[in-house]
Amino acid sequence: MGRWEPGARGRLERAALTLSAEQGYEATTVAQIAAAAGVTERTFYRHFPDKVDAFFPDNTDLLATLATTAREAQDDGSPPRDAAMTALRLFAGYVAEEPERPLLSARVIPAVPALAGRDLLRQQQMVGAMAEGLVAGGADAVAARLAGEAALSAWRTALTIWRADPDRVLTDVVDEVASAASAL
Amino acid sequence: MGRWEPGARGRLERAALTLSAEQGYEATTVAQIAAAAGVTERTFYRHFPDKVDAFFPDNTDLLATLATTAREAQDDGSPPRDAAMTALRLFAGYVAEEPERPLLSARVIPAVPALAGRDLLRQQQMVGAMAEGLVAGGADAVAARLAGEAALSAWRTALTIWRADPDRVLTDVVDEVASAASAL
DNA sequence: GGTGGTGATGTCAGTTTCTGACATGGCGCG
DNA sequence: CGCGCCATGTCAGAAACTGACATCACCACC
Repeated sequence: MGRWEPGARGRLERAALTLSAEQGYEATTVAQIAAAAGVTERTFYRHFPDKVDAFFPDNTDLLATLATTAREAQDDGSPPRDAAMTALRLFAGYVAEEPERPLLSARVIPAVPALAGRDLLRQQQMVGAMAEGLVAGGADAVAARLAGEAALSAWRTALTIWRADPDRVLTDVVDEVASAASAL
Repeated sequence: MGRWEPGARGRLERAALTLSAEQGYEATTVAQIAAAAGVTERTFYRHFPDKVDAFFPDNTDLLATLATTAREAQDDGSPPRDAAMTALRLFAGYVAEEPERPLLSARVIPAVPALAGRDLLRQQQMVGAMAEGLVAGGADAVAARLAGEAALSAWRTALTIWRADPDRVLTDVVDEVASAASAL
């Protein structure tokens, strides 16, 4: 693999997020993002099909991992709802690795319909992946979907709680919400 | 109000949908859509902020109507879930007025992430509007949200059933799904 | 019936987004 | 050392959008 300065994709993602947080999404041009990352505008479009995609890191392997994790948890005897929560915890662990990202995203994404829509689409993909894994493990289709939606709902509320108090550990908040949900 | 050939906005919406259904979304240019509607490309952008918006008719008054309808149904004694269903029925009535639209949309929107995302965003706005109306009528916040989500879920399944058999009356299918849901 | 205002549209130039084609340069492998 | 791979650079161009100004139908008012 030839390389000049490795990690161009990551630098582009970070530049897009930070610049948009500072000056707004439509005010920051792709040329700016590329310059901040030390590459050309053309290189940006080799990493991302379009401008909005720079705000949503590739998640194909995440989706696969969610599916297998949910399925394995279910194989170990968990009901679908708990199995989906286990998969969600895994996802929360990934997100918690760089906590600044969700904070910046929360400032940029909701203000831009194109970004907000793509965000919802990704969430639906995650629900679909978890449900798929559960179904592959023998769960009922609608039960699996409901379990996925419940996990997503827990994730959203956990994120909201955490954003109001970012000093807490994100995964702890997720655990808290998850246990509160299973108590219902 | 000065006017040349009235209904430019509607013609643009229809042209965008039919052309995209024929040749695909990215293959149809805004200039094409405008020409098919008998206007200039510039006029297109006076009616819609961007290309994707042409596929989603303005819904600000629909959202307000959903909120008041849900609230009034609740004031008449319906529990939040049924009140949200009543508002949904109203929406179904609007959609049923031109049944070709949802059929074409179903062919175009899911294939294009930008459109699919915007679609989810609109659905969330509808849920928010119904929940808002219910809360204004004194309902609990989470109960109102759940009622809205339940109505949306019923809408989605009703649409799916109807698309498999478009000769049926859409509002009938909605009623059927609604009663099945309330039977749970 | 003229006359002026209003609002939607046309025209045009310019920026930004995105794409295809080709050139370049570092890095691994024989 | 030479060869090829692959990410990147360069350049041209189409398509998406925007601002500024002109135009033209319709409507109100006198």
